[in-house]
Amino acid sequence: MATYSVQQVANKTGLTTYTVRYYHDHGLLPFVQRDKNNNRVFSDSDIEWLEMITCLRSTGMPIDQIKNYTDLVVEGENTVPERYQIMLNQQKRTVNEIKELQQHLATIKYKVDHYAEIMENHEPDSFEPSNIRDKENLKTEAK
Amino acid sequence: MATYSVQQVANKTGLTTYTVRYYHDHGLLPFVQRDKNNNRVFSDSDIEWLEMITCLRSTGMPIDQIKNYTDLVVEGENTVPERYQIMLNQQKRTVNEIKELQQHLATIKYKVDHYAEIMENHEPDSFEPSNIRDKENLKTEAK
DNA sequence: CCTGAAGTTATAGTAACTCGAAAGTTGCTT
DNA sequence: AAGCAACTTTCGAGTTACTATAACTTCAGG
Repeated sequence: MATYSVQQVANKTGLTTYTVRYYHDHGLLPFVQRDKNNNRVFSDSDIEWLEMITCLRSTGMPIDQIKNYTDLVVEGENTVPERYQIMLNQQKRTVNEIKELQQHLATIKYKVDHYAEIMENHEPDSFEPSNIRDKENLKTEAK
Repeated sequence: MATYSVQQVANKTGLTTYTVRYYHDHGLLPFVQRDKNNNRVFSDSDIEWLEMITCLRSTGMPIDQIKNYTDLVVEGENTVPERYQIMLNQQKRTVNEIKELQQHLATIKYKVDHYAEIMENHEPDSFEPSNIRDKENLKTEAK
C-alpha cells in the first residue's frame, strides 16, 4: 500500500502543504497516520478524501461543516440520510452559485464589448480626458 | 436627484451597512458625499457602481484590484485599453470558475444519487454500524 | 427634555488560509 | 565523523474581507 508525505500529497492534490496540514489539524482527515518521527503519513484514500474536501470547499462549504460531514462518514451507514440532506443542500447551493456567476459573466461580457467598441471608434491617439464627475463616467461604467 | 443613506443603500444592494462602509473606506466609492453631520450620502450612480463592484467581487476580484480599476475609471477614457484587459482577464477567470463548479456539481450529484440508492436498498431501520477503518468507508465516500 | 433610531469612528473578532522561525530526522558527501 | 541539504514538525503571527461591538453624536417625535 502506497503512502505519501505532506509534500507528495500537496503535489497530487494541487493544495499547499500548509493547507493540507490545516485540514488535518482541523479534523478533516481522521485517518492520517504518523511515523516514528511524528511525520504525517497519507494513504491513497486520504488523497481521495482530500479531493472530496476540495469539492465541498470550492462549492462554498465552510470547514466546520465539512468537519461535521466527515464525522458522519466515520460514524457509519446509519448517518446516510443526514449526509444525503447535506449533499442535496450543497447541490442546490452550487446550482444557484453557477447561475449567479453566469449572470455576472454576462455583465462582464457586456463591459468587454463596450470597451472594445470605444477602442474601435476612437483613433489610437484620440482619447480625451473626461470630466471627473461626468455622469457618463460612473453611470455608463456601472450599467 | 435622489440620495440615500448607508442603510438605504444596503437595502437596495443586498449588502450590509458594514460592507458598504468598508468599500467606501477602501476607496471603492470615490464620489460618495457627506452631509453636515458627516453622514455618507449616496447617489443613484453610487448604487450602480456598487453593483459593478459586487459583480467583480463575486467573480473573485480582490478589493485592491477593484480599487485599482475604480481609479482607472475615474482617471478617464485614456485608461480604456487597460480596463479592457482587466475585464477580459476577469471574463476568462469567471468562465474557468464556472467550469470548475460544474465539475464539482457533477461530483455532488453523483453522491446524492449514491446516497439515494443506499436509502432505497436498505429498509428504513436496517442500517448497520460499519467498521470505522473500513476500506469501503472513505474510499467509497471519496470516489 | 428624553428616548430611540440612525449615523459616525476605532477597534476587535472571525474564517481560511499563508507564512516564517526554530527545532528534529534523515541521508548523502566530503 | 561532521556537516549540510532537504525534509518534516509545531507554534505563532500576518492577510483578506468582512462582521461585530463600543462609545459617541445627531435629530425627530412624544
